[in-house]
Amino acid sequence: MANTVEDVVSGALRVLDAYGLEFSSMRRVAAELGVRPSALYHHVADKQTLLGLMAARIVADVRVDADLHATAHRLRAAMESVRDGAEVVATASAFRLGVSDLQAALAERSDPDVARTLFLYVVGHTQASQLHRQAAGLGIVAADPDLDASFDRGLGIILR
Amino acid sequence: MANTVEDVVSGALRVLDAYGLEFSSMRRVAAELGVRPSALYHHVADKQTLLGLMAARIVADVRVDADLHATAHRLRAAMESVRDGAEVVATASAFRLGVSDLQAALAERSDPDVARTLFLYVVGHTQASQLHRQAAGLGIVAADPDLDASFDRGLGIILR
DNA sequence: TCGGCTACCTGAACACCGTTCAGGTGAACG
DNA sequence: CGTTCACCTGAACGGTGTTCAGGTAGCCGA
Repeated sequence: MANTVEDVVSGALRVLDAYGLEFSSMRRVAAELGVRPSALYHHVADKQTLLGLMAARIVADVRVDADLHATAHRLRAAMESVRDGAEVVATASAFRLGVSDLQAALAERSDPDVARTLFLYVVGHTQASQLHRQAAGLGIVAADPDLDASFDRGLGIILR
Repeated sequence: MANTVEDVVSGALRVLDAYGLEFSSMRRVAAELGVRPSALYHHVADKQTLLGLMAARIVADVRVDADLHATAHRLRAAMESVRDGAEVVATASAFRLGVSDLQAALAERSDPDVARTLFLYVVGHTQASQLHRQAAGLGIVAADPDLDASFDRGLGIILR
């Protein structure tokens, strides 16, 4: 009992890791916390807000510095560390939730156009990678051993 | 009566334009066609498949040629011509549905890494633009008059 | 002309979903 | 000791995607 917003976000991230985004429902998050679904709405306005908080937590420890190449790799690693992490960040950033600090920090360290292009690329590529690996795990499609290298090459194209 | 798969896709695209992706349900598509929801499953395996077919239709007439800059603009225009079009294409392409032909054509005309980077960028930027405009229309955020120009600048960064 | 096949559809149900709201309960605090 | 407030319950509302047995109309071969 006596959960806080942070507990709710933690629980939601555990559910995400266990079930994937598609099957992450408010009801499951509530069950994970040992609480009725309606209790969640004491901490969070709606599911979208919760997703924003989850995205913020996922990228919270990503250090942004002048080395954009390394920064991009750190962002990717952070999203890869959680199941469907990139999809959560993509959805949330589309709604301008959770990741605006990171985007602002990127825009400060470089040309804003480069920052925007880079961010879209890193999130998009990571999302595609995660989905591809998931599909490969189910035997729907052949595994692609080139994903990591191709990420780096795309980075080179943008940061030349 | 006597609908075909093409009719279903057309109806779904009409619903999409009228209600947006968030409120495009199978039940609404069925209503649009004057049919019970279960009838849709005679034409389409599930909602995800339908989304893939919608994405395919959205990008069907995009000509891919050696001029990657112009091709990117055509792809963007095609997605912009339907409400939430980029989001539909992004979702479908994540599931490897509907747009693989276009991606293959792109990879043929250029370095595959450039093709992949370019595709991720065009879809990602267009999706962000559409969502931003939608949010601006609701007064949630200020309109950004620089969207079109910023798209072009990002293109320049990738295609240099 | 008849029988059967098939494409398309209905009606009803199942098991979920996000969200709201009135009300309860316990601990902290003046 | 009384009150406030954070946290929670229980029940409901109006949706959702999907399945399945069964029906009906038209084409096609015999």
